[in-house]
Amino acid sequence: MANIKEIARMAGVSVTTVSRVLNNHPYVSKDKRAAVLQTIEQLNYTRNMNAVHLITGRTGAVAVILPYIHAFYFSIIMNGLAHEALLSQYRLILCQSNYLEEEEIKVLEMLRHKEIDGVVIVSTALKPDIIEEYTAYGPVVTCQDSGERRYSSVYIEHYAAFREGLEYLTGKGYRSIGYCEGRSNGSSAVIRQAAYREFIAEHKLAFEEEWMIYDCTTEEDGAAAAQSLLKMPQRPEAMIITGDHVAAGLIIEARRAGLSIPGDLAVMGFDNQPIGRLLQITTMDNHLYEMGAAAFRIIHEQIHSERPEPVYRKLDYRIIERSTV
Amino acid sequence: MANIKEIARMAGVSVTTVSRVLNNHPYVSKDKRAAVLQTIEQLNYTRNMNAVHLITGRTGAVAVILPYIHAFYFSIIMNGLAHEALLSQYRLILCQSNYLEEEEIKVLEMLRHKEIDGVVIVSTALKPDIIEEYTAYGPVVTCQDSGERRYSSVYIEHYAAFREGLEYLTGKGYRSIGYCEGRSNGSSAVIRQAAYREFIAEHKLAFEEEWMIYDCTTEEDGAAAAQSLLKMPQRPEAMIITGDHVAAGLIIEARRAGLSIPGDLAVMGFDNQPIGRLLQITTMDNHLYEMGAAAFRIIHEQIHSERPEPVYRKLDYRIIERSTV
DNA sequence: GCTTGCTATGGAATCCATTTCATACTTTAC
DNA sequence: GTAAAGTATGAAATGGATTCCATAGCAAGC
Repeated sequence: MANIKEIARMAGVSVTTVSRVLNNHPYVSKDKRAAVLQTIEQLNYTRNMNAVHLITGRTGAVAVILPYIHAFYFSIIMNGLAHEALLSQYRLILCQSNYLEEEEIKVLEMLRHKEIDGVVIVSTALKPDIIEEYTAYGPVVTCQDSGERRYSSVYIEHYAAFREGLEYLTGKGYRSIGYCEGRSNGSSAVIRQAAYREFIAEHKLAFEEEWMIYDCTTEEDGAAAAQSLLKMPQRPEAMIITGDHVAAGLIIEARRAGLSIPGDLAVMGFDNQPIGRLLQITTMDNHLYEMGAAAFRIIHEQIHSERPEPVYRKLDYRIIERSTV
Repeated sequence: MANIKEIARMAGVSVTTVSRVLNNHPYVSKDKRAAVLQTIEQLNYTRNMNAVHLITGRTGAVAVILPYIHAFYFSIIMNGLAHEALLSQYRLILCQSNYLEEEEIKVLEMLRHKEIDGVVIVSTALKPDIIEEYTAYGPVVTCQDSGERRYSSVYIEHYAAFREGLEYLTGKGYRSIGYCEGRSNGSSAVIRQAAYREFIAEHKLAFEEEWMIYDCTTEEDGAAAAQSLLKMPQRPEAMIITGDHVAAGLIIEARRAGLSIPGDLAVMGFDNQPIGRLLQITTMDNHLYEMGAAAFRIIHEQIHSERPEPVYRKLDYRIIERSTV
């Protein structure tokens, strides 16, 4: 395959001039530019981008760390990221970590190896201290609230959002509220648990330990949760559920068992997913697309800034009132 | 940042020896290896992978072209791809094209620029001839049946699979069958339409043009389709629907309107999605995860083979009988 | 004792583009 | 008329690795 040297030789100019043509530098005469372009055409030449990356120290790529893509929550954030990346002519390298620290570190190492210009961490199993070490090699943005670290974050205030959900439910008169959560030890799950317990205590609401149901990540987990509820001697009047698809599973199963929603059981979901719209689930919209988009915009800005300062961007959220509460 | 030359100087060896240590070449004495490793540790050295990519002509990355990731169909294929990529220590570059030819070409150009080692095209708007041009620069695998082209493919026989679905329905006694499809001009959609029309004609089944409903890609499109069905003077006894989430929308809406499924309307879905399992939708499992996994395995093999021959891998499919037919 | 063959090591070429620096010719400005 | 600014061009240094080739010591084989 032809290289820049050969083009230069054939077009009768210097390598520098060819490079100038390739990069649209103004100081090239019309004739020479034309000669170079013709030779390029003739030899079907293109740059070897690896050489460009080597000498410029930039790759035009950003890696994204998330556990798995086949989950609405992550795929929507990814969608926001991808859309902005497209606009900025950046490439995204997708790394499904499955929460394996080893894999996540491997991605951060890519930053050190100069294979990528930045890293967006959508969700991680890594400790903030480890992530911080890598900020020496390039910008990092997380989609989790990590406090004021040496890397940026775009996050939802899970504590406040969850409280607002609970307040909405109590405002509607419900005095006993259950809770379905995903991974029990996830960083946002821990925050929500605290919000839940504190709110219950403050408002002296009814509470049973079994009303907190963990590891609900699929529609079927929601259906299983409904089954558990049906077997309980004391059932809560309302459920708050992180993820509309889980809420959907619970609602469908509960209805199948003859419960009326919200009459016998009120349900509030999270994430404003399409399935939630279909089932008219009252939900907390936490602007996931915007989260991804904002994360990319921040990392893009930081890549192009001389001395990037970490940014901490808080996203807003809002309740979408439909008919399951 | 330190480079290999500096390491060599500090460790008192040649650059070649450092490279040998880095690449685990056997012909390095114990002492020198130790000295090199210690210097590397001391200077916190890592290779600049761009230099490695330049000289080796490999990048260890494969690009994936798909229209959007926030759709079950694509996210599951991506999951299969990602899982295999992880096993092979390969990186995936995700390109959401939104079916913009311009963006898709850009990705193929990356192959020409040597930025990636291969391309997996999950779904595309490009003509096969254009894709074929790029096979000169590296291996390409599609997840569509493109016939015997100069690039590989992993595909489902949509014609046969769809026919089998129709046969299943007629086997159950249904004599009038409607049809919900996604993008009407999608490559697999076109094949299914043919299968549908031909099957109807062959078996002399009842048919109304309005029983073919297009552009059903979301749950809500399914719900809208249910509304259309309800308004029809002549309603089919069964519906065959490409995508369980669309089928779910249709079922939920139809039940809401008082129809009994399958009594008043039988529904057969596609893709074996979680929501389908929850609603007990009879569906056609077309092994999407396996499709992604196989696509990666093929491209990986071709990257490492001297003279890769295109491979055409046909996947099987099977009906999962549940309770909506 | 001499030929092979293996281990160990380094020099130099190679991959391919960008960019700095040096040079020289034109304009423009005062 | 001369200094300053702008245009046009190329040589050479640079980024940072891998790998071919040459050399040499040493053990085994006959």
